[in-house]
Amino acid sequence: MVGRPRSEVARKAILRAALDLCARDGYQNVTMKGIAQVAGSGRQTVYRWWQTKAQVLLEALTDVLAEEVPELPDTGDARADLVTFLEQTFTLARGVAGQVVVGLMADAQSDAELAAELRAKIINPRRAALRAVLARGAVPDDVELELAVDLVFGAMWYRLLNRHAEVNQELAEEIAGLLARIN
Amino acid sequence: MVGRPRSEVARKAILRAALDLCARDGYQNVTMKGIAQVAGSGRQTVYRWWQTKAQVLLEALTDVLAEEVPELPDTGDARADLVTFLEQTFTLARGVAGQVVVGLMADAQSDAELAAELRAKIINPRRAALRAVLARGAVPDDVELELAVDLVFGAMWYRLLNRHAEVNQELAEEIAGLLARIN
Amino acid sequence: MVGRPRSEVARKAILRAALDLCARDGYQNVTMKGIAQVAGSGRQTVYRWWQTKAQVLLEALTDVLAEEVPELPDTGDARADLVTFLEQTFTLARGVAGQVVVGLMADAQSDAELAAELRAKIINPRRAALRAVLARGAVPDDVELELAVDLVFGAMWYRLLNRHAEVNQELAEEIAGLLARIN
Amino acid sequence: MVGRPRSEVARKAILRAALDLCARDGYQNVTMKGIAQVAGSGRQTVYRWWQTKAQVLLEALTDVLAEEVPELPDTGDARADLVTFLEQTFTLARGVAGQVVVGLMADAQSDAELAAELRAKIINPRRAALRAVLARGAVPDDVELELAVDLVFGAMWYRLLNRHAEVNQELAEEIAGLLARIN
DNA sequence: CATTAAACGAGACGGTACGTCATGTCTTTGA
DNA sequence: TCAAAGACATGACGTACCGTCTCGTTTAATG
Repeated sequence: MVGRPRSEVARKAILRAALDLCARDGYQNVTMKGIAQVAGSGRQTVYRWWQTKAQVLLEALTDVLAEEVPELPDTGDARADLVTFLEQTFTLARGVAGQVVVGLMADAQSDAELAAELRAKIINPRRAALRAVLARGAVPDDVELELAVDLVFGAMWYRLLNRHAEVNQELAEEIAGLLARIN
Repeated sequence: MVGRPRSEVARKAILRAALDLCARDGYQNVTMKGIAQVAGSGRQTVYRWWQTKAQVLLEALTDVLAEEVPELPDTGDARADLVTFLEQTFTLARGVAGQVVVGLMADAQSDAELAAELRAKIINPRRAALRAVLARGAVPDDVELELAVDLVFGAMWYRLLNRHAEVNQELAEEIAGLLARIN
Repeated sequence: MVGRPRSEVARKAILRAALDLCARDGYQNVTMKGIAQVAGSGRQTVYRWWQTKAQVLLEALTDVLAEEVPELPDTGDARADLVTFLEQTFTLARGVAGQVVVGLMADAQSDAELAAELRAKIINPRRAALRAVLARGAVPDDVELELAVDLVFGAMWYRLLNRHAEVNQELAEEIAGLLARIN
Repeated sequence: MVGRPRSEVARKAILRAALDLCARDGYQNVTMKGIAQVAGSGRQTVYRWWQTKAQVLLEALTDVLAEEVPELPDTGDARADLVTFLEQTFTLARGVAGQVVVGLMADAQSDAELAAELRAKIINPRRAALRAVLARGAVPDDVELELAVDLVFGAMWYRLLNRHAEVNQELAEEIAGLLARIN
């Protein structure tokens, strides 16, 4: 026998509520209780499918990215493609997705399981994408791509976290320009 | 009457306890209650001088760095100096100081005041130091130094947070090598 | 059309489970969820036929008593008959039936409907039986029988609840002895 | 060092709230959460001093009885004293105290510790008092007093629980009358 | 027989009380 | 007047059971 099937309505409402609360109150101030309340669902329904608010937001983020992440640009101009890719990434990072992923990264510092999931579902795919773009000629062939990825996304993360500067098109162009100067 | 003066003993015990707990349980699991308990002080004594655990740990970190941060290397060999500087920085980052600063950065995402203090007391001094080292010839003169700093420290932060790779001497050398290839 | 008829198997399993759980965990710790689980039935099947665990246990108790309650003794010796009747009653009260009826009485304190059903199905029939036994000469004719019933069953209930003394043959004989001294 | 002393205000408010809620909603519907809320105290403050609502109400009841229980009557007329004593007892039993003690007795069925406390603090003192009154001549000297106490208070408890008749002066007089007929 | 409608098991749903924990404030005694 | 101790009001935590609601699966009486 099967029992009542999971309510897709409730699932969507919970993910939606989690994102809304994150946008409204900031990641740290989101609570499981608040998510359930705003979603109009019972607390147990949230806990039945996710262990922590981080799990909820990770799934919410995954869903959002699945919809919003664009195709890799491939115009033949390596440098222009890199700028396009970065600006697309930065646009996402400036929105709720950025807030969520920064919060998740913060929580992941004290939750190894979350850290692994975050890397597997969010971080590594983006790293692979950047690596692919870089490999098309944005840096010389003999440059260690992992290092280049660390430098480029590192700069983005650093600015997202520390907020000492914007993560915008200007940054994308400066990075592409500097990488192009490597001989 | 002037009252009883602030107890330096209590202050030290609290900062020490905060660092110990951070090393033992991780930043997120440190609590004000726990700090007071381990320090053998009253809860109110902690709150009298600091508002949050972040403030406590920020002061503890500041004290630690004041003791442990070495002089800027200046041997005349710009690239070697950069490697030395980075390795010194990375060594600190791999220890408790790294754990603390990552936790503080996480908390700072939802606490603007803490973010400002963190930048002023910890982040910006290190940025200035790296900038100084870079300015001695590790990169061409016309490279925007702020960008270079973002890329270098960004890579460090990215690895500290995401833990996909070590923050060690190899990284220092790879970074210095890549910067040296910019023409 | 009539649909599937009620399953007698499920009904028996549920009443059995309710009694077993009451014996194992005590009345207060019995839950509807637990009853359904132990009975191997769905929760809705329990709720379809009974509103509360009290209703379930009341029916279970009624079934048990229907099987186990013996005939009224009638040997001609009024005092001996009273002792026999009391000892039969006390034996039931010392078993699961006692535990159940005490629990039901407790619940009935905050459930008037249950209280009425409990009186109608369990309490009053036993009162009538005791009254009949007493009326055969165990007390003088001019003694108010309702009062005598209250005193005798009251003592039983008091001991069942408060557990300051056993509800056993000795009690039966002492009661009969004292009633016999009323002139 | 000693710390902040227990707040007598909070203690009184909690006991008061427990009694009020018991009177308003019935014993079974009283919750720890509700008590704290009505008392205007924190939930932890209740749990700090009492483990269960039964403990709270037991202490509340003890306090009430300490104030309201009158002296034992001793006029020289044994039967009149018994009636007076019973009517005083019944008056208490008809009020909130009766509701509380019945609820406590119900809970005590599944909580041995509570049962012991209830006997020690409430039940046994009243038994001793009734015994003293009976010993002054309300029953013949050779009647087993424990049994007489069981019959008299048993009748009261039976009526309190089962509500098939009032617990009033008429009952007091009938009981005294019947006891007087024992030869 | 095939139809059909209600009972069945399973289990998810929105609620709510549970007992615990950390928060930041307060109120004592003692130094 | 500060320090320790610890009680205070508050509110989130994760769990348990409540009573209701879907599901897909029996199971008999009816057409």
